[in-house]
Amino acid sequence: MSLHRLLVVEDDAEMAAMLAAYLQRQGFFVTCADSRASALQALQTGRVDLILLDVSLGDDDGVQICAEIRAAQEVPIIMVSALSADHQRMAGYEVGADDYIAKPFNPDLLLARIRAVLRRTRRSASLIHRRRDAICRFSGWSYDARRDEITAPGGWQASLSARETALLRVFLANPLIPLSREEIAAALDDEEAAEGRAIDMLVNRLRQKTDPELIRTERGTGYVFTAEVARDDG
Amino acid sequence: MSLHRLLVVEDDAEMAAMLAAYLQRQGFFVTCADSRASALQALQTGRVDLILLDVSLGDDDGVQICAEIRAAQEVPIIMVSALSADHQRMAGYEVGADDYIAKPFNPDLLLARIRAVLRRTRRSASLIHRRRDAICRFSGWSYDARRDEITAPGGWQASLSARETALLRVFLANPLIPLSREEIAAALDDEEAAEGRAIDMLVNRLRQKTDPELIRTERGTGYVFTAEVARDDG
DNA sequence: GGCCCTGCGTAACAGTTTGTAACATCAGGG
DNA sequence: CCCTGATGTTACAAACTGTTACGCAGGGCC
Repeated sequence: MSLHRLLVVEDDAEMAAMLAAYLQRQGFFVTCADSRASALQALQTGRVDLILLDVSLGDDDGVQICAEIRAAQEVPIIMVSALSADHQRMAGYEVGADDYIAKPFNPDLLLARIRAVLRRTRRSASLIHRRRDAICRFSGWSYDARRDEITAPGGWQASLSARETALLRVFLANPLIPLSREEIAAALDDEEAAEGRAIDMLVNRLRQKTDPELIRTERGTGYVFTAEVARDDG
Repeated sequence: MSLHRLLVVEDDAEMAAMLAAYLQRQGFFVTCADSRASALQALQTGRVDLILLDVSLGDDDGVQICAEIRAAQEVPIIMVSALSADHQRMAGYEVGADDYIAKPFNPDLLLARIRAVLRRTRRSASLIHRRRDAICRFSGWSYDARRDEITAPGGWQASLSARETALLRVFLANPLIPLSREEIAAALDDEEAAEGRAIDMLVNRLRQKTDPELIRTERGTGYVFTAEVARDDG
């Protein structure tokens, strides 16, 4: 069992200290943050396997932070709230939290939930997009994120345009998963692109520069990157 | 938004009926089982996206069933219990349940949890499926789920359309079992397809691309995949 | 067998979706 | 100002898939 890193986002200092102490005793590596800003910084700085996110964070709204993090990363999140009103729980789920727990909670229950979420996500852990990933390999090809270079099986170097690169990254982050044009556009930060056939053309051009087989069409649905992706961390 | 199939495993008939009615109104396709045996049968017969599993099932033990199912399949499971004692919750988690909810529960909360679990599992679902049966062999043919390629006895490669592939997968998952058009349509996640003769045409086209003998017609009933299927987990 | 009815195979067709070439637009650099 | 490359738009061909129509096959009934 590897060491898991938890990020506790909690503005009540005493609560945070208690939690951190308890979780450290249980064998986790715990980082604390007391605001949206410090939470985001912690996420940028180091690896985090799971976030315990307090719903009420003074000025900042936990639900919103949850959505924000989810939009950018795949880190699992457990929401913690002092209010057990159901609509709050709902809000947490809608926004993409992996689980929810109400204060005051039984420490053992918290532990069980953390482990359950970690176990659930571990399976797909290799697919989780990591900031650090420098080189991705997929079916003979490799992509170096640092140099922004793609290398064909034969050693050829193809040069991708900015948008093609962005698209490739989206696919690399979601291998084997069907992506709709809307999802791709959203991932490219360009919702409009889903309107016309810009995505089609993008995919088409990426196909031509790589391997046409790499991206399969799911008629009426979207596209799938058909290769498994292996990552070399820097 | 695709239709999700739920399997409700609950021995209290009244409770089961209520749940089924409620969940059907919410747009789920609900199957019920009242014992370990019927639950396992339901899992064998048709596709199930998520199981609501009662912890106390008369003679059968829900926790044990949960473990049993988990050992064999990747179906997500939500445990339901009348006792909210924490150690029960723990038992559920240890055994591999994806979530836990205590009776009596707020229907909306149940719904939120179902959706949360489905959303969580959706992404990795296709991947897991591909993993599980990477290559199937049947009467000289072989189908590689990863590459989505079908190979004829002679070594020829036939290319199937997306829908034909989906149909083939349904048959591969149910060899030697007569399937009605409704069942096929349901398995294809497209209930409407059972209305007209779309399924007929699908079967027809799959027959033409493979071996006409592979799929036998059961007049007035449906179709049977006539070959045994061997799997190489990849 | 002859008849009829129903269900099925299949060809032809139509609507929709996607591939792709050609063109339009736009920004940046000389 | 033009050239160049990147990117979106358009137009048309090709592929996919459901619908319709027609004919055949199976089975009950006389």
